[in-house]
Amino acid sequence: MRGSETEAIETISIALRHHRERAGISLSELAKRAGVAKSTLSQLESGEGNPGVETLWALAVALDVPFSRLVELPTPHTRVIRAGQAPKIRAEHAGFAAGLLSACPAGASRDIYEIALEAGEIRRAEPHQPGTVEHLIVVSGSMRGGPADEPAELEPGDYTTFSGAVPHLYQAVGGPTTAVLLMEHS
Amino acid sequence: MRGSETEAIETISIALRHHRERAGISLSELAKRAGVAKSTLSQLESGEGNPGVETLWALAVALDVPFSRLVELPTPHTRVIRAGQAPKIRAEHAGFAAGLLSACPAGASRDIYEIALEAGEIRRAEPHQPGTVEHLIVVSGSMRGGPADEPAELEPGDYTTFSGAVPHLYQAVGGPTTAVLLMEHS
DNA sequence: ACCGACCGTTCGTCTTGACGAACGAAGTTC
DNA sequence: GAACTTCGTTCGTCAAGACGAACGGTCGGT
Repeated sequence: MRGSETEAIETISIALRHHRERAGISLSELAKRAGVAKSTLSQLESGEGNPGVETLWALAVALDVPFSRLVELPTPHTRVIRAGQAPKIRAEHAGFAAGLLSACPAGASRDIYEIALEAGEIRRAEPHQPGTVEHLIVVSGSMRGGPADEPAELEPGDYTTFSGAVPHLYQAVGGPTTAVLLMEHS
Repeated sequence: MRGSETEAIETISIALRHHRERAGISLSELAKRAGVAKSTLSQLESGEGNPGVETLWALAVALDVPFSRLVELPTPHTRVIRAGQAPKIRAEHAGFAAGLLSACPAGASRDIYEIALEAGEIRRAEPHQPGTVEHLIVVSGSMRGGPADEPAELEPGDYTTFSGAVPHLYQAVGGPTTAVLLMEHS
């Protein structure tokens, strides 16, 4: 959440509506569960006001989501960042550079894997549950990875992220390949 | 942040004091930078009140931390897994192998970075806030990484995890080095 | 048809969040 | 010494956050 103050309440209103609809309950029902006035929730979902943390906290608990999910928005689709092309997040000090590939608010569980593919090998994966996101970083060799209908071509140090909820694949191109795979479930 | 309402403001007061002290600025200076009254900040740092998101947002911006860092509290220790030595979590299919490096339940936020070090470069990092854990996977070159008093020697594909709440370092050994860094805050 | 339950929005009221001013303490400069 | 700046805390004031009540609309049951 690095936008203007107007965007703060806007983000909150979007998140509230989203999570409430996902839970399949009415505005009145959520307000009742959270112990918050209907008029207050109506206002917040309309993108008005400046709620206190206690109000937001009560709503997060009633929606069974981490607090930060109400104040920060997730970002879901296929993306590729080439080796060395990530946005620099620190002043580039001589000899040291760090680039941000991806950030994620609290709430998702995740597993880190190392994977290895022999020359020419192709591995197809079934769709995982909705909300699964994969982050792939190539360590050595060339490969294709991502959604089965449109995998990205990747070299060492390249990064891609894509929804794990669709058929996807990992394929060695040329010789053997190794990569780091981060799987996230929210 | 899954505690009671009392803990909400308590969490915020702890986080505010911590980040402000890390930034090395006074309460009056932070209040000025954030455009917030000194008395308001004094109250929040004392664990009193129910701040609006606009106030917290302004403070997060002034402290240059993500909003969620002010409302969620952050676990710790060093581990190294060599390339190819991670426990296999799937039946090893001919030509494809995947090993689990690390798993984490829901609750932590995280950032993925690519980092690059020139030959011989050493980068020292100050301790991050308590609860920060770092996961480092070497992509190319050799390096040392981890707690400053005991960094691990790492080759391509090697993995290490350590607490980011202590002084730590990343150092290229021999030639240039690249790695993937996952920083986690719970 | 009427009634009750539920919906989301609008309105008036009260409490508290956030403001600026004042305060005493500490440090620096002349 | 006095004057100034900065510190964090306390205090009085005002506006907005959050409350409950009222409203018009929709739906289902009798």
